[in-house]
Amino acid sequence: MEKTYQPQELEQAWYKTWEDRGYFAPSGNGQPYCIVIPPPNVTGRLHMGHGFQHAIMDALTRYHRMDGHQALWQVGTDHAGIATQMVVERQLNSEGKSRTDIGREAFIKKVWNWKDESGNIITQQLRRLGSSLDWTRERFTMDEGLSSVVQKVFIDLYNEGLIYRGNRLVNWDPKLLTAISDLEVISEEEEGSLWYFRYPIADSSENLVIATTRPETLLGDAAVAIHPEDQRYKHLIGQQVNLPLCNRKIPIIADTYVDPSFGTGCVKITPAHDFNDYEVGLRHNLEPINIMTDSAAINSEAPSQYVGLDRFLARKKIVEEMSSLGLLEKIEPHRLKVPRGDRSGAVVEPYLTHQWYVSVESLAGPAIAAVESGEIEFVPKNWENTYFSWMRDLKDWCISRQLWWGHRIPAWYDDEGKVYVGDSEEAIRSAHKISEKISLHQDEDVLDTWFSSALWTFSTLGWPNETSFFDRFHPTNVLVTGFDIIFFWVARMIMMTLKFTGQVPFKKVYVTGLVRDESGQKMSKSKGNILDPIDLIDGIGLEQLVTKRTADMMQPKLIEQIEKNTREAFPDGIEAYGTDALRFTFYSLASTGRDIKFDLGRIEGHRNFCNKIWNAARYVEMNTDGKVIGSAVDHIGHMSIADHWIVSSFEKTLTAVRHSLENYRFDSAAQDLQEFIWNEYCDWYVELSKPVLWDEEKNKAEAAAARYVLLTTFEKILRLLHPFMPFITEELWQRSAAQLNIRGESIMMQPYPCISPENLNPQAEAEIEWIKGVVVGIRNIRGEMDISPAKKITVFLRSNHDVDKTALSQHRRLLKKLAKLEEINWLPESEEAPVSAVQLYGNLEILVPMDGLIDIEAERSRLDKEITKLESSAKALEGRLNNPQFVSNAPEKIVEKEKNRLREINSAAAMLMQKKNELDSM
RNA sequence: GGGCGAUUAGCUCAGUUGGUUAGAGCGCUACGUUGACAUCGUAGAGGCCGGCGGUUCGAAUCCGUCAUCGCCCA
Repeated sequence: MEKTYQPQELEQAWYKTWEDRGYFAPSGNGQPYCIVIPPPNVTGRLHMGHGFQHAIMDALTRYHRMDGHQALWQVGTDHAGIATQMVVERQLNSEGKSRTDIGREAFIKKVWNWKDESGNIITQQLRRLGSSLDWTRERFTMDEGLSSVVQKVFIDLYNEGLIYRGNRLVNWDPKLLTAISDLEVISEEEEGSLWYFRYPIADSSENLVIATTRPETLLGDAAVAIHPEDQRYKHLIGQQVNLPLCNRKIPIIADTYVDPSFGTGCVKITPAHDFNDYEVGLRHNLEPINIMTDSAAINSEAPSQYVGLDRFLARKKIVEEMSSLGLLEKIEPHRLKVPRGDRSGAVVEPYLTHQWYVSVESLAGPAIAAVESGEIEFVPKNWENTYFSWMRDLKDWCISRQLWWGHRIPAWYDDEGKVYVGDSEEAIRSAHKISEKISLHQDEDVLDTWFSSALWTFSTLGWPNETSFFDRFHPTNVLVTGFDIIFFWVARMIMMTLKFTGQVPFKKVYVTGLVRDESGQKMSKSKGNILDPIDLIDGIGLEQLVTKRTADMMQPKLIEQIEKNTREAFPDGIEAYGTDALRFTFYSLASTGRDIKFDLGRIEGHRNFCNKIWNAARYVEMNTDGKVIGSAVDHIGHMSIADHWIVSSFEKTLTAVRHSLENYRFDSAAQDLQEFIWNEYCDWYVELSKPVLWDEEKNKAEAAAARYVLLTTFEKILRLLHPFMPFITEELWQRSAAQLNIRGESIMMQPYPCISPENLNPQAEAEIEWIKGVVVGIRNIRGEMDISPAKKITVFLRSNHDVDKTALSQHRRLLKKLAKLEEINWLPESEEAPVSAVQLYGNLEILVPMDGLIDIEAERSRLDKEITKLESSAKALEGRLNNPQFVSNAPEKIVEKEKNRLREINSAAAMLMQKKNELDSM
């Protein structure tokens, strides 16, 4: 074996073996267990969020698979309408063409080609993470099967009246020329202005001053509004103003929406270009006046001098003209939230268009009830509140997008605009008896990608036609996802799945935090702080990393900044840590918080942990290779206290890990595993085994038993650890299994360790505790007294308990080895102790004779420190115990405990005090 | 403005129904080439658990309030 762990050499080979052998498919007759992958964008790349969530899903899947379940992790990808279309459009643009040049059919063909070309990048990357996904069942939202489910669902909902066409405001991206979802709109504060305009009141010489952040929408004003209780303006309600530049009169209305303290307390209402104004307009019967074109230029509803102007040019012109008319009161700097499309960066326009909607009211009720009743549970629980608050204030869902890449809406129009919905033009003609003479044309739009994602759990499992998997695996067990898409995906899945299958899509929703960079910033391409999980696995040089982070950046300023930050954060690039270290880092960070700051220090520590495990395996192999291992019955009578202890301690760890897994506490599972493997198995058990194994001739049976326990415990550790670190455990298990004659080709198909309470051994644990206590006590004196670890010393033990004396006689050999002792002897109480440095373990005095080794002053001050510490806690305890309230109110158990503690502290303090007096009298 | 969440060691985070002498990893200091491992070992330093007030015999933990930060929604 190599002296250090080299992950790169074995990870990909093992993954290929697993996949080739078909281990990822569900097998056996156990209880079905299913997780459905949140579909990544088919042409996308892996990011840290994927890495994190996949680590978790894979641990769950592997755990249940090993535990005897028929485990299915259903894999598939998402067509990501807008993102994918944009990529292909950019390619076209670089050839000097646009999508309209080549037409819809040719364009879609191009997108499919692009998907075929790049669609396996992400799936290959998922493999690198060790994800045990069943690739034989891979699905894609645009597959025939899934597409037909999408179509069926659309038609059924339409026929039931739950899908309708409406004319409302949507978030419109004037660059991409499509409606986009709230999720795709990012509002951030930007510097802007607040313009104060005078609107002349009709039939009066007075003006009303309104404040606006968007002067250009003046052209579409339908009213001016004030707060109904606002004394300043109350008298004007019902009057009119002359809308400047437009030659229109608009009413002054009262609405509580207006904030009297903002601006002048007077706002213009533009129902066609603002979501709030739209609502106000509905309440007051105002006609929305759309003054813009698809690309956000001014349309012909506006006075002719503005028609065709871009919205920002129009803003400038309007401000100038208002100013020259003397109607501009002032301009104030003002910070405001500007909504931008996350793909295009363009300022999103609330825009009045015809779109398709899902009426969600009747779907929401059952979806809320499913969570209220506990049929679906969120983990952590508090996300349920977020879910409820959103579900109780649902708006109808706009599902149409003005794109070409996606599921085309199965609706046809005749020349009069009458709409027919059905499977195909033929089906519609025959159903509605429409003659061939009447021409029909299909709706140009496609469905929101989330529409198909909402059907994901059941469409991927074959519903409605091929239901054998659906029947077996639906509802799925758990959905693992980030809180940022609870609304957009989780809620919609619940609604749609309940509606169509009558089942919940999943029983649990495990909501993960969001992975952020080391300073808590969201990772994003534009910030240039993205970490690629693959780079953490394989490593990357600084120059390459800089190049990668600054690729495709338009602004040179940003490039400079990103380069600087990157060079600061990763002066030596990133080392290759391997998949297992990366995964273990994710687990250790997976607590209940909502932010996960990814810290390179942690992954390094876990890389070291992998190396520790690797070297433990080397030790095990060196000591067991070529030996007969035998079976439990051969050894049970010869097992040492250390053997019993490690078996017991493993049992406790196993129980804790299983418990943590059942509760989705991957952080505590990781912590317990690391603690046990490193601090107990490696630090203590391996050390305790050395005196036995190195002294084999004297006690063959004991050595054989130690070998047996060493190896079998290690093999169990590997299985316990496998869901978290699949690669290293597989590699090492192959060796252990061969030595133990375990039949089976792979650790991933082996049983997860089962709880066996009979392995618990409190007696052995207590004795090992005692040994540790004595050894640590001696090491402590060594450390503090600066005695070289190489120097063998003599130690005395003394106490008034026989158990200590017995323990010493039983464990002398171990103590001598572990504490590097020349001799360790029992000192009867009657005998006077040599001048020593002392350390207490309970009542036991651990005495290291000075013998010129120890500086008296140093020991004196060490004792002083210790005594002060004891005295101050004794004081606190006395105070508590002298308080009659405490004694009468606190449970007896607690009072008893505190009394015992005080006794122990007092006796320890007295003992140390006596030692100190001895030193003083020298 | 409304809602949610956070604030614990230099850093990143745990801390179950109040009983704590507050933990881990990394970092830091000292010492160390002992036959698995320097990607290591041993020992150590380091915390008024954001501030104030309350409930309680007892608060990191429960309640109120303020401060700072973050997210979501207006």
